[in-house]
Amino acid sequence: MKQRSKSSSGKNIPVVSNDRRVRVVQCIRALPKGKVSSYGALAKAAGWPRAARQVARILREVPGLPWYRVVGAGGAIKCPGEYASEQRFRLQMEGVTFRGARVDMKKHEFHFSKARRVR
DNA sequence: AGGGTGACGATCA
DNA sequence: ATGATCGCCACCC
Repeated sequence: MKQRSKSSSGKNIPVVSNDRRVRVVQCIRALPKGKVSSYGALAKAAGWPRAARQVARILREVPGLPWYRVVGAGGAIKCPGEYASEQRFRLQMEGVTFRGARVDMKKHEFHFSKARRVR
């Protein structure tokens, strides 16, 4: 369900719709096992550039998402405290390798296709 | 309306 | 590599 923007007069700014959120969620769910993406790249792929922080928020509040497959730019783990180790563990369980403290993006970064995945 | 807050990101010392 | 700063943006008082 999309939230209707207030069309009071002819011209109205498109209020922050849930469409963006939905797309972000879909992108997150599209991440294959063993692959990861960064908050920023994900936001961009979802057609919502510069929304890295919003992606993080969504990751926190929407249950059931493979949240651990989303890392910071360059493969850095950005989760606070205990979640950090859990994330690393889960990723390693999927075969994701690390280079020091960060994910080896060279091998595991997922590249979203520009084409619209209709499904 | 206004200010504080991030599971961010890029840049610079 | 590490920490400080600044730009961004939706939320929550």
